[in-house]
Amino acid sequence: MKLSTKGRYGLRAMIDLALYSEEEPVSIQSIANRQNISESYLEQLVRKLRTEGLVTSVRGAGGGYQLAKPSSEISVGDVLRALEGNLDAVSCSAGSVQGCEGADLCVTRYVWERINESITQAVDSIGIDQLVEESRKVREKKGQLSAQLCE
Amino acid sequence: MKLSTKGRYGLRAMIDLALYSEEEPVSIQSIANRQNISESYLEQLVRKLRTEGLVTSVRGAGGGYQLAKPSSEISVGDVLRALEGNLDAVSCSAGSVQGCEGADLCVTRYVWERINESITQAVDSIGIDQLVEESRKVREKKGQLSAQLCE
DNA sequence: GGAAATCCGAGTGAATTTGTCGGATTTAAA
DNA sequence: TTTAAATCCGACAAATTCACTCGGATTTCC
Repeated sequence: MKLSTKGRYGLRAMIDLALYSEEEPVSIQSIANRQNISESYLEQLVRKLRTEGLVTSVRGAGGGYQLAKPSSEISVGDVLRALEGNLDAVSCSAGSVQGCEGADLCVTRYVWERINESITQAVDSIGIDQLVEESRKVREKKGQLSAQLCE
Repeated sequence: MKLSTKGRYGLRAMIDLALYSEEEPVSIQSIANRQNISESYLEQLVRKLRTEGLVTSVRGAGGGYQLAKPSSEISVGDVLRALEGNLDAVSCSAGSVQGCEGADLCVTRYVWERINESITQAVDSIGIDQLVEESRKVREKKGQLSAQLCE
């Protein structure tokens, strides 16, 4: 029932991009340094974010990544789903009866649906822009160059 | 980000107990048969439920398990936490700074806290008694001996 | 005494996670 | 035109977790 490092690192990378890629693309290396994440692993994740349409890339020297959309149009849910797949804690609530006989007789299903809904609601209601804003506030208060992004 | 079979099977077992253990203890075998779960695996899980104080056991022939409290006093969250451990999707939100430097500078933490809260709220607001009730309704409507508990 | 049950811990195969690595390709700049 | 910086891509590998299984000890009813 844990969110893996994929989602956690990925979200940090997205916030980092929102903060630094406005003018010009940001390289994996610089994200990895700022966020203290393994370069080669992070590259994998950002690649995925690209194929999922959340970031765009510029190849070659001086290249890197940028957000594909304004940060207000990207939710935490978008990022987590891109990297973790379906966020459903239990996925028998899907329409089709796959493997779940007597689905309409199933009682626990009610529980999973409620859990899934509440997770969805939580992650989809937070935009990357909100986190960037939060990060700026913290930065001011602490008078530091950048807010720490941990876990 | 999935709930494992531990939590899923465990919840089914608890509902089963609520339905059948009122008069006398119910054996692992009979739960396993009704719920179509491996006997030896289920035994492990129920053992855990016992050490966590959710069920009581009666040893020896004719023995088995019973709920330790009225089903209205046991929440889905109690059961899942007993078997899965902490349900937090990300557990850096714990008070102590364990491994999470600059915790007060951490922005993503805000996200994890909201996710965790909404999961907690969801699972703690559903009691086993509600599921039993639901199960009885289904049973009536379908005119069957027992409601299917799947996933 | 024997059968039915809980107890207990160790082991195991498969899947998933969390990376690493080597190299191909693209591009800007020297 | 060479070189260096970067994205691309897929394969591999160690470590961990999952989902069980198993053998046996103990307890209790008949």
